[in-house]
Amino acid sequence: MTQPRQYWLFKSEPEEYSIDAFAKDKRIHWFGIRNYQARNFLRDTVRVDDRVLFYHSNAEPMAIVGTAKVVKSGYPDHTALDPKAPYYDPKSKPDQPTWYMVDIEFLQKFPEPLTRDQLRDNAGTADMVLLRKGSRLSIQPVTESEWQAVHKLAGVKEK
DNA sequence: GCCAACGTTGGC
DNA sequence: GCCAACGTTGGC
Repeated sequence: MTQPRQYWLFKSEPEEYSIDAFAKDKRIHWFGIRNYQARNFLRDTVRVDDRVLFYHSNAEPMAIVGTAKVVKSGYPDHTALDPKAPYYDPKSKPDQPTWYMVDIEFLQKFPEPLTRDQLRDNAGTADMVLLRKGSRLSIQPVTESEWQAVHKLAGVKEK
């Protein structure tokens, strides 16, 4: 029995990690998530072959800039266990890790960033979690129709 | 740079 | 277990 594919939006500050860096790296660990709700998604819900919208936050422009696919589901985020790592968390223990990460692979960079204004002005994307007031979650669920609408807006094919 | 929204911490 | 104080996120 195959599970239906799920869709997500991952936020990244481009000064930290941009779509261009991702396009070069191709396959990366999505680490450093230190929020319990986002952690729960990474640990329990995100699965291999799920699709991801890559979003630039705190940036000019703030926009969905490309896509990725999940290639490894949740496993312990070892950067929480390394005292020298910036994401070190002394509460996380090797035998009982607090934080999780997934691996993702680059799919495509959109020809133009999809800005919040564009997403708001489009019926198919106006209700995205991303656009809700006070929405700070860095791992957000996206519906299949939103995923499709984003590609239509970007003028690209789904991968 | 401001600040609203939200999450976490810690005193009680 | 409550909740005030504090810290962070992230849009504007």
